[in-house]
Amino acid sequence: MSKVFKPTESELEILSILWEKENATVREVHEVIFQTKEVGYTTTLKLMQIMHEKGLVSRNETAKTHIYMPNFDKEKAQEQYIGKMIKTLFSGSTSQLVMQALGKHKPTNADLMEIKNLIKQLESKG
Amino acid sequence: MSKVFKPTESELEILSILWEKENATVREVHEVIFQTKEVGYTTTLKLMQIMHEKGLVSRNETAKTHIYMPNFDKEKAQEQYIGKMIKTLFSGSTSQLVMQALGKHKPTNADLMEIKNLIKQLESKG
DNA sequence: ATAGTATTACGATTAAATTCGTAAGCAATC
DNA sequence: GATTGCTTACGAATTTAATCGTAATACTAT
Repeated sequence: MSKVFKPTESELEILSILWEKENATVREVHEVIFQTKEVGYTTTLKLMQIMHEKGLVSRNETAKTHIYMPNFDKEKAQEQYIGKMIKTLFSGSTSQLVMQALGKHKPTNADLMEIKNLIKQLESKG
Repeated sequence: MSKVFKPTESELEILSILWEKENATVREVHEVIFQTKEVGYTTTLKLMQIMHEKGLVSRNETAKTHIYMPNFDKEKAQEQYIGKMIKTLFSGSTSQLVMQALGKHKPTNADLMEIKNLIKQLESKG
């Protein structure tokens, strides 16, 4: 029944840092956030504590300085956000999303190659 | 300098209905929302009034029953949300987003055709 | 051990989003 | 012209998110 996963803006930002780093302390997370946003250390701390209460992250408390790690797959989040986006912004059309993405954010040639291969696979299965 | 466009969840839902219908009354919007969310009429009304104050929508007030229309392009929103998503959920990789979208939400064969054509275009320009 | 530093915990405040009740206006109908 | 029904306007309450100050605790190095 896979719990609905609905992090806030700030929570998503923190999660994306944790996904990137696999795991991290509050300080490490805060340092990344602080580069783009002048916010106090305790704010980041509090957010991560709340995320822990909510079950969004788990943490290793053996050392004084806790180590946090994400409790959900990045893939799960990706899937959910893409689904929602297709629904509310692309009238339910996946291809519209893909076209818009490719049009506005052009990938490298190698990437295009990969995408072409995936399409071939999908076609052969169709 | 194109104003930053950051509707809330509810506002985005309303906008997507307005984009779909071109324009609509509060009642019409509310009826769509009500199908999935048991919320009072005045709640929807208030939200749309606030959106009007913010300039997210405009409205024709000549008749007693106002007619609302979106004040921003759907495309603008699409671009912005895609960009943000690529950044926070796909480590900046457009092709990852595209692959995930195609993999999980398979488009029709006609859609695949369209996408292939777009890729050809991009390659020839490369 | 003492001083200095970094960490967590916790509470409180602020800010923003959401929700709804009530009143007032207008139009149609009885 | 009273009643009913739908509309907007407005204010207020509630909920949720974000921010930060302060205190307690542990660690480090003198």
